[in-house]
Amino acid sequence: MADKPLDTMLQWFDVFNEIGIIEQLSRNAFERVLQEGLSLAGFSVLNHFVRLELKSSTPTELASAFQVTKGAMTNSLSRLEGLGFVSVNVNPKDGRGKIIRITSKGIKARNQSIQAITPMLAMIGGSIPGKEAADALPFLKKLRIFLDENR
Amino acid sequence: MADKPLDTMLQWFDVFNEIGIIEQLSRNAFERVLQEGLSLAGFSVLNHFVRLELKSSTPTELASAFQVTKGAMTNSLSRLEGLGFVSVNVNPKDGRGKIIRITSKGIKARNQSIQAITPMLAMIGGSIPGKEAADALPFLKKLRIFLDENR
DNA sequence: CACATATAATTTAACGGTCAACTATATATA
DNA sequence: TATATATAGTTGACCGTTAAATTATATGTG
Repeated sequence: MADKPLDTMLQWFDVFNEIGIIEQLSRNAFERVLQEGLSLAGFSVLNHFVRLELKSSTPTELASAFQVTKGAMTNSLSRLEGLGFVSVNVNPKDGRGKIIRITSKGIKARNQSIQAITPMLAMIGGSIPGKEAADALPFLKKLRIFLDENR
Repeated sequence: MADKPLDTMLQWFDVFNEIGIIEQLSRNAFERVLQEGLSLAGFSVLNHFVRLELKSSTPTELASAFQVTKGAMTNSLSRLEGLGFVSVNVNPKDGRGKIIRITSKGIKARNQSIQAITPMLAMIGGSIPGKEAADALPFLKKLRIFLDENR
């Protein structure tokens, strides 16, 4: 059997196409159940603090953790600060830097968001076996790492 | 062994997180190699016309094909029209509708884009076995369909 | 036929993202 | 110490997206 480079290429196209659509649809689904003012980007930051039990972080660290530019993180953090979900302080040890902390209000908002999201994930889990997700996850991680390392 | 609903939920979280990052990174990688002025959204529309050998389509049809709002498609199409890659005409049979056609310039731009993108896909294919993509694709399709049907 | 309703497309406001230019502060080095 | 370079963060221009309001045209029905 001969190689089929074209087919293989088209297949990768399909993968990115599906991923693009899933990203859009899932972002919308998440944001529909999140409380007023909290976007998926904002929730992700709050969840990051809680999951990793972070006392504090910096805009640069957060931008790197989420693979977005510092400019994007500046925006997300100002919205979160406006909502009272994080505090922003100048780093006393380094005048260039800022120190970001989640507030108790932010922790509450994160927990409430998890509650709001759970039914949706349960629905998905009821329709698609968790094993299939588990099987796909290593591939997704590999693809993400490749794209990250080769950008 | 007891069920682990929390773990399962977190796993779905991971899936959406990886997909979100892949979407960002791959969009940027694609747009870096596309010619000046042509975005991934624009290329996708051109590619859609060529792949399906469409003589014509409408903004609503295209919006539905790409799962975006008509407003989003209005924007994409005006940029493509500005670049001379599609033509836009009022439907003579229905004064509300428009008829979109790809131009010969648009076809050239699409083919050139494919050429530009190929090395990137080849690189990915050189690093991640095509079989893994093939194995993940049904899962991605299933997830996309679920989200589409339940929005 | 007139009016209500449905459909096609556009527009506007808001958000998230990139990239590039910019400001401010640290740090390294000649 | 003075200057060059590196780093942290912000800003502005632009693109793509959604949601909702708006305009224009078709269509169904009493």
